[in-house]
Formats: sequence, structure tokens, C-alpha cells
Amino acid sequence: MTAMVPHIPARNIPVKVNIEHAAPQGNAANRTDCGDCAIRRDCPLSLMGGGKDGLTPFLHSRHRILSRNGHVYRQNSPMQSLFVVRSGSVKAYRLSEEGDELVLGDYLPGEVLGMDGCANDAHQFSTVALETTSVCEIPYGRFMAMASHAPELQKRVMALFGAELERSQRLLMLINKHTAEQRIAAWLLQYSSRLTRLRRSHRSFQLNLLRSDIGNLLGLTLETVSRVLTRIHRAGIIKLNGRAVELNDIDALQQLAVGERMPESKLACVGHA
Amino acid sequence: MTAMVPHIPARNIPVKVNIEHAAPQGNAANRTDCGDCAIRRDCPLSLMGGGKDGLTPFLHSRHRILSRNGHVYRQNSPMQSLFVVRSGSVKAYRLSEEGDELVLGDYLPGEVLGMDGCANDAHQFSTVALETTSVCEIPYGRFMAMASHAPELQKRVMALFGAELERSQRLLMLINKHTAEQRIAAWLLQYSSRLTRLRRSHRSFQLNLLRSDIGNLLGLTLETVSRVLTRIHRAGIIKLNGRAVELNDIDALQQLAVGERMPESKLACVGHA
DNA sequence: CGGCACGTTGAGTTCACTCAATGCACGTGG
DNA sequence: CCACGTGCATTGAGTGAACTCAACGTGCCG
Repeated sequence: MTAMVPHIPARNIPVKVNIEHAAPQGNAANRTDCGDCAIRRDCPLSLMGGGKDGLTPFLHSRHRILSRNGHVYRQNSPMQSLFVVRSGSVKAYRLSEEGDELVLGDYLPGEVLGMDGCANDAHQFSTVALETTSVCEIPYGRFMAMASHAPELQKRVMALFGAELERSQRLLMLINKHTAEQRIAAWLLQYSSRLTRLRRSHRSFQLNLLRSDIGNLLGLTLETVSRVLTRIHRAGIIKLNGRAVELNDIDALQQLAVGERMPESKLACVGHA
Repeated sequence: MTAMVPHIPARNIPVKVNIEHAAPQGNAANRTDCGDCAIRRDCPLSLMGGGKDGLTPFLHSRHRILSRNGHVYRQNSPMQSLFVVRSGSVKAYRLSEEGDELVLGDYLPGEVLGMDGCANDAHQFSTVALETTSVCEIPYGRFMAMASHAPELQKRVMALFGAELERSQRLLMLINKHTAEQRIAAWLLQYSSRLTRLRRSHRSFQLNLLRSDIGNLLGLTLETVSRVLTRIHRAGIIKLNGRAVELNDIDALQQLAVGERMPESKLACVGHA
């Protein structure tokens, strides 16, 4: 068996964080400007390029830098802003009445947090940084005020809502009717394709969630996640090294995701090497 | 064992349907008026009582009567309207790429359908009448146009979205971390409390979903649903007769829902009678 | 060094699944 | 009228996928 070498430092991840788009700290009180933003091309809330002059001057959006385990907002807290992830990643989770955690998903740069609070002005779940993370905060009230005069913007709000719904329905579908192998394969593929949108490598990436989080998200135990991942690894379909993942055979992964059994040949030809 | 007597006719349910609030057919081309609507007190989209004069004159909302298995709208069809259930009930389901059905929930009178289409102007799931059902159709475009001038209305739209999200997250939570018994107990309780809002009996009601639908919704097989229901029935916690349900011991049901084991005494004292 | 967080792996169990048979109510057509 | 098919539900027997419990490895940090 290969030695298990989690390469990602555990506690406080000092990994490469694209701090580049963080405005110079201590300057202008964190005021951000869409014009300066490195992800403005991908930002669903930016109006840059839409012909207008950008949201910032009207909205006074600000950025915030969070370190690992820092909360963007907490369940039941009043809803005041939307947040766009600029760099890093964020986990959404929810505590049940009985106190156990349910992971609902994760957010990557260019994705929007906070829609869960629009219902009754209180957030339905908590969101926490998985690593050092920069978010752009957009006051919800002003944003909606603008939106009501700009059909273009209103449409985007709706689209965001839809995305949120779609996200949770996909998950439901995945959990409801699929095996552990299918869930994990599908999740890896989905994660990969989200990276593509970010113009990052979709073949080789780091998982930002712990095994326990993945399990929690997909309705599995962490042990099962671990077992399935190493099984797929041993079949040669992915390469796995702690949280580092490489997708060697995306087709095979897709086969797994739709319920095809793992090819025995794959299992054999790797052996115990 | 008690004889199994499904009391509900199967194919085309001729059950008492509150046709009462259906405007006189053939008159005024189905035009409805919130002022006449029997559920206006419970209607989340009516402005009656909000001080204004009701939505209808502006919106030209109409009602539609569907018989069992009639679709309100279908997955991927363009989104044009919101619908309020006035009587009857509606099932929401979604077909995956592989073609299998996932039940997402059901809608009772006073609940709003159609929010799933706001994302990209196409519905994310299908909705179909479970029995003879009357819905009120509200043109989405006009509704949103009104909403952008009436913050009161805009708030409601947001609340509807939130409700939709909440709904799907609750389901996720139920499926992700709970046993068959817990899922069914919790679902029964939730259903019961929805009936309370309708001022119907929350102790005694008819299930509008088939066993297979319930299973599909809760991530179980229909056999498991059947087994669990009869087990709870035999424990004396509910009374079950086909689709007719009576909650005898709501406390015990709540215990089940949070994972308490079924009291042996209950199992014993009913025996095989 | 010891403690901790995270991950992997094994052994045994169990809950929900699959497959299959049966029962009831209803509708249809001879 | 009965015979038959169909839709829905119940029930049993056997299986298996994922669970629980438990041990151990690794790397980090105080």
C-alpha cells in the first residue's frame, strides 16, 4: 500500500491564497471597486462590461478577509448583505434542532453567498471559510433597491435564487437515489467542472473539504468516503494524495457516476503497487 | 392481521373536492377575483386585507381546474406564471437525465408553485395534480412588474423563494441523516402541521401521495414505506387504513422522529388484534 | 516528547434493499 | 353476471451496501 501522506497542512492552511485582489489593507477602509477586482469578469453581481459604470459607487461594497474557520455569517443571524467569494472557499452548513451538522455545499470564487437569508431576513445556514478567503460584501437593501429599477439586475437576482435551488435539488437527487460510489464520482465531476469555469485545472485540484465534510454533504460516513476514494484511486481512475486529487480517467468517472460498475481490469492492473 | 382495505378509489379520485371556490364555469372566461376567493385569507399572493384593492384587476389572474394526473406545468417548459393551489393537491417531481423520477414534494391549498422557473425562465421540475385540483394562475411578468413598485410584494416574492429553499433543505436534512422510521415520522408530522395552517384536522387526514411517491420523496422503497407505516400502526401510534391516517399519539411520533426507539410496550399491547 | 487533527483500514453488524408472492378494489369486456 | 387485467398495498425471505466500533498511521504543533 502506498503511504498515506496528507500534504495539506491541517490547522491553519498557509496555502497559496490569491491575496492579489485584496485591496491594500488599511487603505480606504476596505472599499472595493469592481473596476479593480480580479474576478470581475466572473462576478455575477458586477455590472462591469454591462455598459454601466459598475456597482461600487452606488453600493459601497466592501471586501472582507477571513481566515480558516472564520464565519461569513451565521445561521439565524439577520440578513444584511450578499457576498461574492473572491478567493479561497467557503462551506455552507446548517445545525439541526438536535445539534448535528449538515453540510450543504461549498462556494468557490465567483459564487454568491447569502441568498439563504432573503426568506425571512435571517440566514438559513452558516457559512465558514475553509481557508484564507476574501469575500466582497454587497449591502442587500441597496442592491435590491437598485435592482427594482434595473430589470437586468433583477434578472440576475432571480438567476441566483434559481442557482441556489438547483444546487440543493441536485444534491437531493444525488443522495436520494445513488450509491456511495455514484455520489462521490458525481461530486468529483461537478467540482471539477466548477473549477473549469474558474479557468483552473479541472484535472488536478485540491479538495477543500475534509473527508467528514464530504461525507456529511453526500450523506455518507467519513469512513465510506475514504474507502470509496481509495477504491477509485486503486482502480487508476483518480490519483489521490491526501486532499490532492487528479482525475486520470474522466470517462470512467462518468461511468461510475451513472452506475456502471468499476471495470475489474482497472482494479487488477494496478494491484498493490 | 387486519384486512387491508384501501378505502380510497384508485384511478380517478371522486373525493370531496372543494369546488366551491371555482368561479362559475363558462362565466367570464375563468377570470378570478381575489375578492371572491375562498382561500384569500391564506393566499400568500393576495393583497386583500393589505389595504390595497387586490391584485386581480391588474393581473388578470385566472383559475384552472385540473383532474388527476393533469400537469400544471412541465419540467423545462418556459416559465410564465406562478400558481396558487386553491383546492386539491399537487406533486412536484423531476426526471433525471437517466430518466428516473425524483419526487420533490407536494403542494396543498394556499401554497405557491412555479418559483422553480425563475432561474432561467424554464421550470426545473414538473408539477402534476394528485386529485381534482384548482389553481389560480398569476402572470409572472406582470406580477414582478407590480412587485418592483411595491416593496410589500417584493418581500413576499423573496419569502416564497425562501420557503422553496427551506423546503428542499429540510428534505435534504431528513434524508441525509435519518432512518426510515425517522423520515416517515417526521414527514407525517410535517404534513399534519401543514394541514393545521389550512384549519383542517391535523389528527386525521388522507395521504395524497402513493406509497411509491412517499418512498421516492424520502429516499426509500415503497416496501420500506409500507413496512414502517404498518409498524407504527401496530405500535398504536397511528391508525392506518389505506391512505387514511389518524395520528393517535403525536408525542410518540415526535419521539420517533428524533430517533427514539419505538416503545416495546406499544408493540406488545396491540398484538395481532 | 505527547497531544491532536485527519485519514486509512479492518471486522462485524444492521438497516434498507431486491425479488417475489399475495390480497384487495376497481374497471372492462365478454 | 363472472373472468380477467391493472393499480396499489402488504408481507416474507434473503442479500448487500453502508454503517459502527475500533485500531493505527501520519504530520503538525505546543
